[in-house]
Amino acid sequence: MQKTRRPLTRARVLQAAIKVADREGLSALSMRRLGKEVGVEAMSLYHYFPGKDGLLDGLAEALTEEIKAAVAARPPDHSIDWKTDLRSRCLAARQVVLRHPWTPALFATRKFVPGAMYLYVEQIVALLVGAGFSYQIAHRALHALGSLMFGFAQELFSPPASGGDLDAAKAAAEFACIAEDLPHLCAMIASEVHHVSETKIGWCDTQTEFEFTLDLLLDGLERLLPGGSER
Amino acid sequence: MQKTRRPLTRARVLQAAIKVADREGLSALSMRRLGKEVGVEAMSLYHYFPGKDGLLDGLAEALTEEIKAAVAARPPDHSIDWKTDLRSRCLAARQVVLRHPWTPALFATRKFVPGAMYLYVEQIVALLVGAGFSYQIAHRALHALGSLMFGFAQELFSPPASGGDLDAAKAAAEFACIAEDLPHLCAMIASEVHHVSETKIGWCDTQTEFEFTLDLLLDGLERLLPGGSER
DNA sequence: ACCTGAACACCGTTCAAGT
DNA sequence: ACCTGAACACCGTTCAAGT
Repeated sequence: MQKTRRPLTRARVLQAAIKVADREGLSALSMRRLGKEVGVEAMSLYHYFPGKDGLLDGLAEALTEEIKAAVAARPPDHSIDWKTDLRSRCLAARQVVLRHPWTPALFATRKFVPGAMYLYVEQIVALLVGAGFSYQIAHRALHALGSLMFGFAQELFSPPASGGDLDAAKAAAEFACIAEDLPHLCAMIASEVHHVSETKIGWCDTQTEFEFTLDLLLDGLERLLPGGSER
Repeated sequence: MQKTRRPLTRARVLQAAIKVADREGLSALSMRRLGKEVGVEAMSLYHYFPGKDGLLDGLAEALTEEIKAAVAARPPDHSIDWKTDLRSRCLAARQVVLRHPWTPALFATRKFVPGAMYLYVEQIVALLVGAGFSYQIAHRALHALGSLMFGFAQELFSPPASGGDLDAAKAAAEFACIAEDLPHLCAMIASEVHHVSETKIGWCDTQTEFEFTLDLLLDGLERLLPGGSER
């Protein structure tokens, strides 16, 4: 069944996994099925991934890379404004998701955001603050667009369900900053952590972000009302 | 292990399934585990559900019912405007999702929208058209809010991936109309089917809805720019 | 280092059998 | 009608063994 006899690679396994998921659905993607796809016993895959869950994490990572590549592959146009730029980024990302319809289901099962997402998001934060947005609005914009693109609910910095507190957020922030060069993202996190500790919000962290997106939508709808505020 | 010895019921099994998913995660919810929870062998569950997939469909249905109930349980206030009404509906629905964090993952794996969702959505359409919105905007508002609430991407009327054409949409429309009393939803579908056949959009149906939501968010963000259009 | 085969515990599902 | 037990094909994962 081996289509190509070049040596097995983490990346090659992930590409095969994408192929299987595209053709037969995410639920058909088993270690044994994937092993067959790359011409190897299922147990051999454990040399490249710590387990099925690790493989799925890698798959989410690969998906994110593909999205990043698709966004970077757009015809460069430095004359466009932030809005059309961000718009075309989202549309390009969506094309990738449409190619792999199981993306939302995969992302929904992952506990953590793929590492490559930080690099992807860095560009968007840079774009937003470059356009004049505050870090706080940039943060909320990220959530608003993230929920549309991938349906997450998932927090970027701090374990979502397992009671991620401020310390965890700080730790994640430091990690992100030393791991790669993410200047804008890093500055945004620092600003937000500071802001949060100041105002001491009692409620869930994501509640604020949720309401922000909700109000963005509701206000936008209101403007479309026949007697609404035209401008 | 049977906690209560009243006769087994579809509803009781579903409640037990919710409990298991809440405590141990959706991935821990197996037929055998669920059987143990209700004090029965796994095979007995096949008398109430056509299979695991059918059980998960039932689970999505039960979740939708819980959301509908939570929305209906809000303190009634007929003096409030459409916007605060819709807002509180969304917040109430979100509370249910927060109680069951596995909801997005479950919905992402379902092929069809739960039947109870139609009744839930009927109320929102009624609210929107009552406020003066056109059926078209109401339809798009549904998608915008739906993507925020549940992350779907999922089409309400027509199989999403399996090439759902206009006939399927019409069939679904008729089904929905005779099945329950959904006057507003029915009128909206009729209006949209007509509109679609008129303009003969060549691209994917959901693309329009996606871009609508995207622009709603981007326009809303633009308004938050320091030098933005205040009003 | 990379891969295998046998083994274990678990899974969804069938079917004939019980009451 | 409702539930069971044995059985089948499949799953993730271990471990000792091969090269």
